[in-house]
Amino acid sequence: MLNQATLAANGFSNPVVARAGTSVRTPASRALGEPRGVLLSFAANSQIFAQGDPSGNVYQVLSGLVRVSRLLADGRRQISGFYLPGEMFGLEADETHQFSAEAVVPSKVVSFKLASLLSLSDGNHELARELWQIALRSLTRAQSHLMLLGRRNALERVAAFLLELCERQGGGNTVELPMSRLDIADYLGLTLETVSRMFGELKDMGAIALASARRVEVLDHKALKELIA
Amino acid sequence: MLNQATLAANGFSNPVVARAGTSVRTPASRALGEPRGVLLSFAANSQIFAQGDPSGNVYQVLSGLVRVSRLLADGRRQISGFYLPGEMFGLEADETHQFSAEAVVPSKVVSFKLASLLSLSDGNHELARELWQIALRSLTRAQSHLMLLGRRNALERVAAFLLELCERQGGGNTVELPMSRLDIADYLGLTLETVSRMFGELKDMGAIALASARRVEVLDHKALKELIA
DNA sequence: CGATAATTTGATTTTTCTCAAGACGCGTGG
DNA sequence: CCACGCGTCTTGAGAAAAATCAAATTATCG
Repeated sequence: MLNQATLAANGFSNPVVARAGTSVRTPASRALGEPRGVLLSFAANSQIFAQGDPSGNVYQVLSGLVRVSRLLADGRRQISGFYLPGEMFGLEADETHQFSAEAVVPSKVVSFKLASLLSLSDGNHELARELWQIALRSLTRAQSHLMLLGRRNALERVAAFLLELCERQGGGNTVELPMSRLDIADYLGLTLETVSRMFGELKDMGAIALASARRVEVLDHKALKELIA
Repeated sequence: MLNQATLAANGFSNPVVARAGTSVRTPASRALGEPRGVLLSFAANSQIFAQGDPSGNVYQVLSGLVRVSRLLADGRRQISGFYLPGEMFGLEADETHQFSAEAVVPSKVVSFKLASLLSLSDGNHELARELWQIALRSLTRAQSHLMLLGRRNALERVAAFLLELCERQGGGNTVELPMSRLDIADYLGLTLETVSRMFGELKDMGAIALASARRVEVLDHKALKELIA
């Protein structure tokens, strides 16, 4: 559960009441920036919320990278999403979280109480519209993830993953991978070995080059796109 | 595209302006029943909307069964969901549908213009809350589907599918399968042969019996649940 | 610089798909 | 009412994809 005690136990700075949105320029933050949020800092691999924690907050990443995942009884893990600066996560229907969220690398996050946002949105069309967009974006993302897992082979999954990340990082030719091969594997429903082999295959095809294991140069954007056509 | 012409071409009765919700008793319909919706009837396998159609409506199933799916370029199909009477579908973020919807069996559906519902919800807290719930339920559903596809083997997927359907049909021991093995396969990211084999395996385990190919008796609910624990 | 974790690569096994054939069920027309 | 035809489902055998097990290599962090 996310509270002062767990934060202190993990050696984090205490949460600070802050106006969110001043340092972020996403469409979401413009509307959400008005209400007060709580600024939180997390070390790499530390927990933001756990399965079973009471839900009711939505979060915006300020810096770093967040992964949202669910653990099965036997230890298998499914990552439902990675969240980059500016992106929102944590919205769930249930009263308790069905997923957990962790910082992949040291990260800063603003937390908003959903109930407050919803009641504020009564007299604030812009905020209401923004909340609706957050929900719809979450839905869209879950659904494109579905399309990836259902009927795609390993090479297509990795290609789609790279393209998606490339897009979300601004569309340049260099893609940073702050997450491990295991994280990628658990997002794509593959093993880390298979992910590694598919990176190798894309390299052999001339579609990408690996500047390092965590930095990909997209050499042939079109080839990647054709894989997921 | 859904319009009078296509409806006529398919030999359906013309849409009729109707008050929805009078014949349906789901929580959703109570709030949504107030605005006017359009009642539509569809023959088995006929299209409700297509990929690329303008989106902007949300639908509630009155009778029958609807499947929402997406076709890949090479013909592979991913079904993103099945919708039973009382359930809502069709909510998408984009201006055009990324998915298509078809009636699996002869079905009746009420269509609501989302923009109308959203503007009505300005002065109607109950409707606003209900729309929010619809979005959250769609999200929840996409996410539990994700959990199924990412890290589950074939037997677990089929078991989870049966349990989910059982639940949604009221929780009795008899589960009706209005959809084909191919439909189930395309929902679970498997082939129809594998689905058939997994039904056989569940039968051999004594977890289910097949009254017919389209009617399953759940003999050992607990065994199924343990598979997806 | 050394220890440890992450990644790559290889060999083998398991799972699922593919291709093929047969059985079953259901509706239609004789 | 029954026989036929067609679509659906089941079952089998072999092929392909990905997982698993194992080892070597490369990065990373004190």
